[in-house]
Amino acid sequence: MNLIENSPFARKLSNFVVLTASELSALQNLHKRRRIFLAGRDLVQQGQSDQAAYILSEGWVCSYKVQSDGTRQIVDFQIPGDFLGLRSVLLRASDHSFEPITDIQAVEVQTGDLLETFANSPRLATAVLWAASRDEAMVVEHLVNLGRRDADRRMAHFLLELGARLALVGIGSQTGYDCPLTQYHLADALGLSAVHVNRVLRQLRENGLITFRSGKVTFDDRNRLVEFSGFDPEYLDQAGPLLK
Amino acid sequence: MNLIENSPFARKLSNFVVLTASELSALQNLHKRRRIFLAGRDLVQQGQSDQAAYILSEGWVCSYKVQSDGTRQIVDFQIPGDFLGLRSVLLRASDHSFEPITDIQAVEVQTGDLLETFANSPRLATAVLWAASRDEAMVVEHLVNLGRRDADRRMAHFLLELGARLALVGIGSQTGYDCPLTQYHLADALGLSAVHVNRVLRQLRENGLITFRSGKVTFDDRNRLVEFSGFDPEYLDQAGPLLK
DNA sequence: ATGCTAGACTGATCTAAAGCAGTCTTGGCT
DNA sequence: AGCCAAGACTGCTTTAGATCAGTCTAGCAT
Repeated sequence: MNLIENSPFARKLSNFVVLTASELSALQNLHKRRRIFLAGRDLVQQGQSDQAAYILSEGWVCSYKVQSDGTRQIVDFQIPGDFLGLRSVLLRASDHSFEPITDIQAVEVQTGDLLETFANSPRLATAVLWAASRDEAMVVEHLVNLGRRDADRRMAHFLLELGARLALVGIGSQTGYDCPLTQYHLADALGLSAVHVNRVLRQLRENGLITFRSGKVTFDDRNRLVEFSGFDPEYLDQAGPLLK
Repeated sequence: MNLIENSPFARKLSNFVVLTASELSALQNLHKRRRIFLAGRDLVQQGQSDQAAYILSEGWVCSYKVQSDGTRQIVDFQIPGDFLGLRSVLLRASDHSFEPITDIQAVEVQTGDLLETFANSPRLATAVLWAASRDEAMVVEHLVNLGRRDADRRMAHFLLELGARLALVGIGSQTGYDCPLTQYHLADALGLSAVHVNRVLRQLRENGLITFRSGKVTFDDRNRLVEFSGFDPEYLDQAGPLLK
């Protein structure tokens, strides 16, 4: 059996709200249309409108914008438990594209169902808003990362953040995690060239800070890494559920 | 007399919703506590909690994050009509600081009053959400700016965006606008050194694209500037109010 | 078994932007 | 009138990271 309270989405919301039985069943109700998408085939194209939203239940996705000159900037990665296109459903045509990095499994959510769930369970609505606000805080942190950190620190900070996010939904451990990203993904997210990403990873590895090899990220010296990158998880952490 | 419908805030919301008389008076009701802040004295410090939110009615503000090494990254500028700290009021302790760039005039909004207004006028709530989502789209665009554009294009793009934003609240014109930012502000926002900002501005000026001098930004050749920077206002524009 | 491809990896060269160490200009202060 | 401080501006040197032009390796498809 596949209990809803073990889903990454419920796990994530539990960081903000202690979910009651009826809230869990409201969540269950949203999980009607399971869908599968293949790695590399974009879910949503930049500029498209009338989108559905998705809750990612398995696999990794990235959201990105392409420029006219062909370069792309990855804005964020989505991991299990994350919403895809929440804003574009509620408010406006999507202004970026989503690419599944692995094959993924996602639940399609109709705007109407979502609004109904929110109306019946304001606590759930609050929790989702909280999660959305955390995502926004993350984008801001990426901005700082791009604007004010050199390549090594940028990479270190990014990999630490990813670890912290995965931990929130119960994936990975203190010592590391599995990570399907290629060096090209890292380059597009961190504003570097793929070549330089490779060199940066080597340096971090040689300095005994962190190892990223064949799909596994290992923190070789977590404390020194945190210190080095100036990683402050304050913007991610919730000391515990705020709504009991 | 000082009609509420001429306030930058109302003007901005009008881009999303045609405001009825009762909505205007609801807005009027929010404008109880006018406050003044002096340039350079931070409104809200990073990490502080229990904040009020403000609607900026006059002057410019920037929101920024400081890192442990002292460098700062300006995340966004707020101009008249913008909300300050909406998220921090609704959801969490503020994760960045606000610095008035000029002396400013702002209206303090209590969380309770805001929620009440939203409850009584869902269309206003929608309009505010829309505005918030536009702000988020802007942060994303800044991310692309930092990650994937060189200094010249970055500057050009930024100054064009600012012009478009000011136009939305009825400040400035097609040919340019008044701008109180120093080259240090530009540097902190664009992830450059102040020295380099100076050189970039000179180049843009010498190439006949844009002139920023003694507090005035002038588009010398707007078309070429748009072309050069790859500025696509799609993420800012609303073709007209969506809710009639 | 032999290509073919995606991704990891490397050394050499080039360039955008930083950093340093100033000067020049303007406006406010006493 | 003279001083001071902010901010604008400049030339010179250094450096982080891009770009070019590859090689190497581990799957896969035929």
